[in-house]
Amino acid sequence: MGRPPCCDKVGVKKGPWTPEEDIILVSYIQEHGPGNWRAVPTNTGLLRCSKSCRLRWTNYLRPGIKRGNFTDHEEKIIVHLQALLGNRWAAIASYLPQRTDNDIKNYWNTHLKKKLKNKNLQAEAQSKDGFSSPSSSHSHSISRGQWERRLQTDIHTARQALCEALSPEKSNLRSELKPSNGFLSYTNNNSDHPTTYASSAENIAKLLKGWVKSSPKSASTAMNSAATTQQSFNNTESTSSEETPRKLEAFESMFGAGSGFESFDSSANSDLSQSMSPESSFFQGDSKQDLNAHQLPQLSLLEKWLFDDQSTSNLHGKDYLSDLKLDESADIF
DNA sequence: AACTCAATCAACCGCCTGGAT
DNA sequence: GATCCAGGCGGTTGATTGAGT
Repeated sequence: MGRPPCCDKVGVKKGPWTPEEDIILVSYIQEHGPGNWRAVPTNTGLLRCSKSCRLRWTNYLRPGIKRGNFTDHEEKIIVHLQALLGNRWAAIASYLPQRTDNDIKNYWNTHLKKKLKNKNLQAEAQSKDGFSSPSSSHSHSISRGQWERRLQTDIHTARQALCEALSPEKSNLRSELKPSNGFLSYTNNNSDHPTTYASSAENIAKLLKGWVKSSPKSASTAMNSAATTQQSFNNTESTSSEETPRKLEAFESMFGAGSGFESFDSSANSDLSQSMSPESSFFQGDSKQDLNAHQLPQLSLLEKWLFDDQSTSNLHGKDYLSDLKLDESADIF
Protein backbone atom coordinates (compact mmCIF):
# COMPACT_ATOMS: atom_id res chain seq x y z
CA MET A 1 0.00 0.00 0.00
CA GLY A 2 1.04 3.59 -0.47
CA ARG A 3 1.48 6.40 1.99
CA PRO A 4 -1.26 7.81 4.17
CA PRO A 5 -3.14 10.83 2.82
CA CYS A 6 -1.36 14.18 3.05
CA CYS A 7 -4.18 15.97 4.79
CA ASP A 8 -7.83 15.38 5.37
CA LYS A 9 -9.72 18.26 3.90
CA VAL A 10 -12.00 18.62 6.93
CA GLY A 11 -11.01 21.50 9.15
CA VAL A 12 -8.44 22.82 6.73
CA LYS A 13 -8.29 26.58 6.67
CA LYS A 14 -8.36 28.39 3.35
CA GLY A 15 -7.83 31.94 2.21
CA PRO A 16 -5.15 34.48 2.90
CA TRP A 17 -2.41 33.68 5.37
CA THR A 18 -2.19 35.71 8.55
CA PRO A 19 1.12 36.96 9.93
CA GLU A 20 0.71 34.58 12.85
CA GLU A 21 0.57 31.66 10.46
CA ASP A 22 3.53 33.02 8.54
CA ILE A 23 5.55 33.27 11.71
CA ILE A 24 4.69 29.74 12.70
CA LEU A 25 5.58 28.40 9.27
CA VAL A 26 8.79 30.37 9.06
CA SER A 27 9.83 29.33 12.55
CA TYR A 28 9.21 25.69 11.71
CA ILE A 29 11.19 25.87 8.49
CA GLN A 30 13.98 27.67 10.30
CA GLU A 31 14.23 24.68 12.55
CA HIS A 32 13.63 21.85 10.13
CA GLY A 33 14.31 23.28 6.72
CA PRO A 34 11.95 23.18 3.78
CA GLY A 35 10.58 19.84 2.71
CA ASN A 36 8.46 17.08 4.18
CA TRP A 37 5.48 19.34 3.77
CA ARG A 38 3.09 16.70 4.89
CA ALA A 39 4.51 16.93 8.39
CA VAL A 40 4.28 20.70 8.56
CA PRO A 41 0.58 21.10 9.45
CA THR A 42 0.69 18.39 12.08
CA ASN A 43 3.95 19.55 13.63
CA THR A 44 3.06 23.22 13.64
CA GLY A 45 -0.61 23.00 14.42
CA LEU A 46 -1.38 25.05 11.36
CA LEU A 47 -4.83 24.33 10.01
CA ARG A 48 -3.47 24.38 6.51
CA CYS A 49 -3.02 21.79 3.83
CA SER A 50 0.57 20.74 3.24
CA LYS A 51 0.28 22.03 -0.29
CA SER A 52 -0.81 25.40 0.99
CA CYS A 53 2.21 25.53 3.31
CA ARG A 54 4.58 24.67 0.50
CA LEU A 55 3.00 27.24 -1.76
CA ARG A 56 3.13 29.92 0.88
CA TRP A 57 6.78 29.21 1.46
CA THR A 58 7.90 28.94 -2.15
CA ASN A 59 5.85 31.85 -3.44
CA TYR A 60 6.07 34.27 -0.60
CA LEU A 61 8.20 33.48 2.40
CA ARG A 62 11.32 31.84 1.11
CA PRO A 63 14.51 33.89 1.05
CA GLY A 64 15.62 35.88 -1.94
CA ILE A 65 12.27 36.61 -3.45
CA LYS A 66 11.97 39.87 -5.27
CA ARG A 67 8.48 41.22 -5.61
CA GLY A 68 6.84 43.67 -7.97
CA ASN A 69 8.45 46.05 -10.44
CA PHE A 70 9.71 43.77 -13.16
CA THR A 71 12.61 45.40 -14.95
CA ASP A 72 12.76 45.76 -18.71
CA HIS A 73 15.42 43.10 -18.82
CA GLU A 74 13.38 40.67 -16.81
CA GLU A 75 10.46 41.45 -19.04
CA LYS A 76 12.47 40.74 -22.16
CA ILE A 77 13.78 37.51 -20.74
CA ILE A 78 10.29 36.38 -19.85
CA VAL A 79 8.92 37.25 -23.26
CA HIS A 80 11.62 35.41 -25.10
CA LEU A 81 11.71 32.43 -22.81
CA GLN A 82 7.96 32.20 -23.10
CA ALA A 83 8.34 32.17 -26.84
CA LEU A 84 10.91 29.42 -26.55
CA LEU A 85 9.46 27.33 -23.74
CA GLY A 86 5.77 28.14 -23.78
CA ASN A 87 3.79 28.50 -20.59
CA ARG A 88 6.25 26.50 -18.56
CA TRP A 89 6.50 29.03 -15.82
CA ALA A 90 8.59 26.95 -13.49
CA ALA A 91 11.19 26.54 -16.21
CA ILE A 92 11.10 30.24 -16.97
CA ALA A 93 11.31 31.06 -13.29
CA SER A 94 14.44 28.97 -13.02
CA TYR A 95 16.15 31.60 -15.14
CA LEU A 96 14.95 34.34 -12.81
CA PRO A 97 15.54 32.77 -9.41
CA GLN A 98 14.41 35.86 -7.56
CA ARG A 99 11.00 35.52 -9.14
CA THR A 100 8.47 32.84 -8.47
CA ASP A 101 6.68 31.00 -11.21
CA ASN A 102 3.43 32.34 -9.85
CA ASP A 103 4.72 35.88 -10.06
CA ILE A 104 5.95 35.43 -13.59
CA LYS A 105 2.73 33.78 -14.60
CA ASN A 106 0.69 36.61 -13.13
CA TYR A 107 2.91 39.21 -14.74
CA TRP A 108 2.59 37.49 -18.07
CA ASN A 109 -1.17 37.24 -17.85
CA THR A 110 -1.72 40.77 -16.64
CA HIS A 111 0.97 42.80 -18.41
CA LEU A 112 2.91 41.04 -21.10
CA LYS A 113 0.01 39.34 -22.83
CA LYS A 114 -1.58 42.70 -23.41
CA LYS A 115 1.64 44.26 -24.57
CA LEU A 116 2.24 41.49 -27.09
CA LYS A 117 -1.35 41.62 -28.23
CA ASN A 118 -1.04 45.32 -28.90
CA LYS A 119 2.18 44.73 -30.77
CA ASN A 120 0.55 42.05 -32.87
CA LEU A 121 -2.35 44.33 -33.63
CA GLN A 122 0.08 46.97 -34.73
CA ALA A 123 1.91 44.46 -36.87
CA GLU A 124 -1.35 43.32 -38.43
CA ALA A 125 -2.33 46.89 -39.15
CA GLN A 126 1.02 47.38 -40.80
CA SER A 127 0.66 44.24 -42.87
CA LYS A 128 -2.74 45.43 -44.04
CA ASP A 129 -1.02 48.56 -45.20
CA GLY A 130 1.20 46.46 -47.38
CA PHE A 131 3.90 45.40 -45.00
CA SER A 132 4.59 41.74 -44.60
CA SER A 133 4.53 40.36 -41.10
CA PRO A 134 6.32 37.23 -39.98
CA SER A 135 3.43 36.40 -37.69
CA SER A 136 0.78 37.02 -40.28
CA SER A 137 -2.30 34.89 -40.34
CA HIS A 138 -1.30 33.46 -43.70
CA SER A 139 1.56 31.56 -42.16
CA HIS A 140 -0.36 28.30 -42.29
CA SER A 141 -0.41 28.40 -46.03
CA ILE A 142 3.31 28.73 -46.53
CA SER A 143 5.36 25.83 -47.72
CA ARG A 144 7.38 23.68 -45.38
CA GLY A 145 10.65 25.06 -46.66
CA GLN A 146 9.47 28.58 -46.05
CA TRP A 147 8.23 27.62 -42.63
CA GLU A 148 11.55 26.07 -41.71
CA ARG A 149 13.42 29.16 -42.79
CA ARG A 150 10.99 31.31 -40.90
CA LEU A 151 11.41 29.19 -37.81
CA GLN A 152 15.16 29.54 -38.00
CA THR A 153 14.79 33.26 -38.44
CA ASP A 154 12.45 33.46 -35.48
CA ILE A 155 14.83 31.46 -33.33
CA HIS A 156 17.67 33.69 -34.39
CA THR A 157 15.63 36.80 -33.66
CA ALA A 158 14.61 35.49 -30.27
CA ARG A 159 18.17 34.65 -29.44
CA GLN A 160 19.48 38.02 -30.48
CA ALA A 161 16.87 39.75 -28.40
CA LEU A 162 17.64 37.57 -25.42
CA CYS A 163 21.34 38.20 -25.76
CA GLU A 164 20.56 41.85 -26.00
CA ALA A 165 18.51 41.62 -22.86
CA LEU A 166 21.35 39.91 -21.05
CA SER A 167 24.25 42.03 -22.17
CA PRO A 168 26.34 44.09 -22.04
CA GLU A 169 25.11 46.93 -19.84
CA LYS A 170 22.95 44.40 -18.05
CA SER A 171 25.97 42.89 -16.43
CA ASN A 172 24.27 42.84 -13.07
CA LEU A 173 21.58 40.60 -14.41
CA ARG A 174 24.03 38.54 -16.35
CA SER A 175 25.97 37.94 -13.22
CA GLU A 176 22.93 36.14 -11.94
CA LEU A 177 22.74 33.91 -14.96
CA LYS A 178 25.86 31.91 -15.26
CA PRO A 179 26.22 28.77 -17.27
CA SER A 180 27.03 25.95 -14.95
CA ASN A 181 27.47 22.36 -15.98
CA GLY A 182 25.94 23.30 -19.25
CA PHE A 183 22.96 24.84 -17.54
CA LEU A 184 22.31 28.05 -15.72
CA SER A 185 22.84 28.51 -12.06
CA TYR A 186 22.11 31.39 -9.81
CA THR A 187 24.75 33.34 -7.99
CA ASN A 188 23.86 36.40 -6.07
CA ASN A 189 26.62 38.93 -6.47
CA ASN A 190 24.63 41.77 -5.15
CA SER A 191 26.04 42.46 -1.76
CA ASP A 192 23.33 44.99 -1.10
CA HIS A 193 20.70 42.31 -1.28
CA PRO A 194 22.17 39.12 0.01
CA THR A 195 19.98 36.09 -0.18
CA THR A 196 19.50 35.76 3.52
CA TYR A 197 16.49 35.01 5.53
CA ALA A 198 16.21 38.68 6.34
CA SER A 199 14.86 39.21 2.90
CA SER A 200 11.93 36.98 3.64
CA ALA A 201 11.48 38.77 6.92
CA GLU A 202 11.27 41.89 4.83
CA ASN A 203 8.62 40.19 2.80
CA ILE A 204 6.68 39.45 5.92
CA ALA A 205 7.28 42.95 7.22
CA LYS A 206 5.90 44.35 3.99
CA LEU A 207 2.96 42.06 4.30
CA LEU A 208 2.45 43.19 7.84
CA LYS A 209 2.50 46.81 6.83
CA GLY A 210 -0.51 46.26 4.68
CA TRP A 211 -2.11 43.90 7.09
CA VAL A 212 -1.69 46.22 10.05
CA LYS A 213 -3.60 48.88 8.19
CA SER A 214 -6.53 46.64 7.48
CA SER A 215 -6.68 44.87 10.80
CA PRO A 216 -4.73 46.63 13.50
CA LYS A 217 -6.11 44.54 16.32
CA SER A 218 -4.97 41.17 15.08
CA ALA A 219 -1.76 42.68 13.86
CA SER A 220 -0.87 43.84 17.29
CA THR A 221 -1.57 40.37 18.52
CA ALA A 222 0.87 38.99 16.02
CA MET A 223 3.42 41.59 16.84
CA ASN A 224 3.05 41.00 20.52
CA SER A 225 3.73 37.35 20.03
CA ALA A 226 6.70 38.22 17.93
CA ALA A 227 7.92 40.71 20.47
CA THR A 228 7.56 38.35 23.36
CA THR A 229 9.49 35.73 21.50
CA GLN A 230 12.47 38.01 21.35
CA GLN A 231 12.69 41.06 23.52
CA SER A 232 15.93 42.59 22.36
CA PHE A 233 15.52 45.18 19.67
CA ASN A 234 18.66 45.37 17.63
CA ASN A 235 16.93 47.01 14.77
CA THR A 236 19.09 47.70 11.76
CA GLU A 237 16.87 48.69 8.89
CA SER A 238 13.27 49.41 9.45
CA THR A 239 10.79 49.10 6.64
CA SER A 240 8.06 49.89 9.06
CA SER A 241 5.24 52.26 8.39
CA GLU A 242 4.83 55.38 10.41
CA GLU A 243 1.81 53.96 12.14
CA THR A 244 3.40 50.91 13.60
CA PRO A 245 7.12 51.31 13.58
CA ARG A 246 7.79 49.66 16.88
CA LYS A 247 5.68 46.65 16.06
CA LEU A 248 7.51 46.07 12.85
CA GLU A 249 10.81 46.65 14.55
CA ALA A 250 9.84 43.95 16.95
CA PHE A 251 9.06 41.67 14.09
CA GLU A 252 12.23 42.45 12.23
CA SER A 253 14.27 42.03 15.33
CA MET A 254 12.89 38.55 15.45
CA PHE A 255 13.85 37.68 11.91
CA GLY A 256 16.42 40.27 11.00
CA ALA A 257 20.13 40.63 11.58
CA GLY A 258 21.48 38.82 14.57
CA SER A 259 18.30 36.95 15.14
CA GLY A 260 19.76 33.60 14.34
CA PHE A 261 18.30 33.34 10.92
CA GLU A 262 21.70 33.73 9.39
CA SER A 263 22.51 30.35 10.76
CA PHE A 264 19.43 29.15 9.06
CA ASP A 265 20.80 30.41 5.79
CA SER A 266 23.90 28.35 5.89
CA SER A 267 22.10 25.23 6.84
CA ALA A 268 18.94 25.66 4.94
CA ASN A 269 20.46 27.06 1.82
CA SER A 270 21.97 23.71 1.12
CA ASP A 271 18.47 22.39 1.11
CA LEU A 272 17.30 25.38 -0.78
CA SER A 273 20.02 25.09 -3.31
CA GLN A 274 18.50 21.81 -4.23
CA SER A 275 14.95 22.91 -4.23
CA MET A 276 15.72 26.23 -5.85
CA SER A 277 18.51 25.44 -8.25
CA PRO A 278 17.56 26.20 -11.80
CA GLU A 279 18.83 22.95 -13.16
CA SER A 280 16.94 20.88 -10.68
CA SER A 281 13.67 22.66 -11.00
CA PHE A 282 14.03 23.07 -14.70
CA PHE A 283 14.94 19.57 -15.62
CA GLN A 284 13.03 17.79 -12.97
CA GLY A 285 10.04 19.61 -14.24
CA ASP A 286 10.89 18.78 -17.79
CA SER A 287 11.38 15.15 -17.11
CA LYS A 288 7.97 15.04 -15.58
CA GLN A 289 6.25 16.88 -18.31
CA ASP A 290 6.12 16.91 -22.03
CA LEU A 291 9.82 16.68 -22.68
CA ASN A 292 11.08 13.21 -23.25
CA ALA A 293 14.60 11.99 -22.82
CA HIS A 294 15.50 12.93 -26.36
CA GLN A 295 14.53 16.50 -25.80
CA LEU A 296 16.63 17.13 -22.74
CA PRO A 297 19.97 17.37 -24.48
CA GLN A 298 18.34 19.60 -27.03
CA LEU A 299 17.27 22.03 -24.40
CA SER A 300 20.71 22.16 -22.92
CA LEU A 301 21.96 22.75 -26.41
CA LEU A 302 19.44 25.45 -26.78
CA GLU A 303 20.52 27.04 -23.54
CA LYS A 304 24.15 26.85 -24.55
CA TRP A 305 23.20 28.41 -27.80
CA LEU A 306 21.12 31.10 -26.13
CA PHE A 307 23.70 32.15 -23.62
CA ASP A 308 26.82 31.57 -25.60
CA ASP A 309 29.13 34.52 -25.99
CA GLN A 310 27.64 36.93 -28.44
CA SER A 311 30.83 37.28 -30.41
CA THR A 312 30.53 33.72 -31.54
CA SER A 313 26.80 33.70 -31.59
CA ASN A 314 26.26 33.68 -35.31
CA LEU A 315 28.66 30.90 -35.96
CA HIS A 316 27.61 28.71 -33.11
CA GLY A 317 24.03 29.62 -33.48
CA LYS A 318 24.09 28.03 -36.88
CA ASP A 319 25.86 24.98 -35.53
CA TYR A 320 23.41 24.49 -32.73
CA LEU A 321 20.53 25.16 -35.00
CA SER A 322 21.71 22.62 -37.45
CA ASP A 323 21.93 20.16 -34.59
CA LEU A 324 18.32 20.78 -33.76
CA LYS A 325 15.99 18.66 -35.78
CA LEU A 326 13.30 20.95 -37.04
CA ASP A 327 10.41 18.67 -36.25
CA GLU A 328 11.61 18.38 -32.68
CA SER A 329 12.63 21.97 -32.22
CA ALA A 330 9.19 22.97 -33.37
CA ASP A 331 7.81 21.29 -30.26
CA ILE A 332 9.59 23.86 -28.18
CA PHE A 333 7.34 26.57 -29.56
C1' DA B 1 -18.90 60.67 -1.17
C1' DA B 2 -20.65 56.77 -3.55
C1' DC B 3 -20.57 53.75 -7.09
C1' DT B 4 -18.75 50.98 -11.00
C1' DC B 5 -15.33 48.73 -13.41
C1' DA B 6 -10.81 47.03 -14.43
C1' DA B 7 -6.39 45.48 -12.85
C1' DT B 8 -3.73 42.89 -9.80
C1' DC B 9 -2.14 38.99 -7.33
C1' DA B 10 -2.42 35.50 -3.56
C1' DA B 11 -4.29 31.28 -3.17
C1' DC B 12 -6.82 27.30 -4.67
C1' DC B 13 -7.87 23.41 -7.82
C1' DG B 14 -7.00 19.62 -10.53
C1' DC B 15 -3.81 17.05 -13.05
C1' DC B 16 0.63 14.69 -13.74
C1' DT B 17 4.84 12.30 -12.44
C1' DG B 18 7.99 9.84 -9.65
C1' DG B 19 8.71 7.39 -5.66
C1' DA B 20 7.26 4.57 -1.79
C1' DT B 21 4.91 0.59 -0.34
C1' DG C 1 3.40 -4.80 -11.27
C1' DA C 2 -0.27 -2.32 -8.95
C1' DT C 3 -1.63 1.04 -5.95
C1' DC C 4 -1.35 5.14 -3.43
C1' DC C 5 0.52 9.48 -2.15
C1' DA C 6 3.64 13.74 -2.03
C1' DG C 7 5.32 17.15 -4.51
C1' DG C 8 5.28 20.04 -8.43
C1' DC C 9 3.09 22.42 -12.06
C1' DG C 10 -0.13 25.36 -14.90
C1' DG C 11 -4.75 27.22 -15.10
C1' DT C 12 -8.18 29.60 -12.79
C1' DT C 13 -10.65 32.06 -9.22
C1' DG C 14 -11.95 35.57 -6.16
C1' DA C 15 -10.76 39.19 -2.89
C1' DT C 16 -8.67 43.50 -2.84
C1' DT C 17 -7.24 47.84 -4.62
C1' DG C 18 -7.19 51.83 -7.46
C1' DA C 19 -8.89 54.68 -11.18
C1' DG C 20 -12.64 56.82 -13.36
C1' DT C 21 -17.22 58.83 -13.31
